[in-house]
Amino acid sequence: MSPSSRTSRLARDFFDRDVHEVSRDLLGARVSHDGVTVRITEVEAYGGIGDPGAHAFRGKTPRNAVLFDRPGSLYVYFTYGMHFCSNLVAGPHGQGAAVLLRAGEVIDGEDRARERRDVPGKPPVPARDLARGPARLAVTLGLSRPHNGLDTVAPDCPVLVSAPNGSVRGPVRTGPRVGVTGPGGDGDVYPWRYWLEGEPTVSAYRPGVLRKRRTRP
DNA sequence: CTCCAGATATACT
DNA sequence: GTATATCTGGAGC
Repeated sequence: MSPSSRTSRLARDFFDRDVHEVSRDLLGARVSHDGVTVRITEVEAYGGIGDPGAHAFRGKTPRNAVLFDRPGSLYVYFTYGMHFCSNLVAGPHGQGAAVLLRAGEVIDGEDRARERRDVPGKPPVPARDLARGPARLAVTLGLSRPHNGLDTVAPDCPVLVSAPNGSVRGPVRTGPRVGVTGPGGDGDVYPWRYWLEGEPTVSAYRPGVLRKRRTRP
């Protein structure tokens, strides 16, 4: 491993801060699991209780309980009947705030990633798409239900969240949440999405995604 | 690039 | 019982 790519595991203090600070600082960080390492290029902040878009909006439930665990815990949930997405719990502890890992670049273990992402008989997935999107990122890293609740701060945790020592990071961009009003009410948008400018692994925002009513029988 | 159907755990009435 | 969900892959422009 070259000196420039040397990293260290992130500590509890890193995660036990305001979710927006943690979100920003996770850009450029690495997440490794089971032979694959992804460099994070896009995240979203979820403010926990009081954030209408957050799973923790209405407080603690069996499903979202991990969000109320210690900062640095990994919250993996199942959604849309077929996808897993992964979050890292942020501070303050007990508020249910977390950072959704939305996209990244595979920087190690691409072969292993392809074993999980490529479909036999179909053209290989373009490299930039391997971890572009929260559910794709989870597949690429091999994260699913059993990993929910892992404490990534623990030295023996199989999921390693690390950051380069003294490395430079590109410009950080932020975007507002579209179509969701904050707790303050009308028009109170919350800049919740963070990404690294110019990264090909960051997809264009799909605003509003007006979901059609499910097909009626 | 944009549009759209898919398939199911979870939380709420 | 019903509505919703931190989305993706494929089709069509």
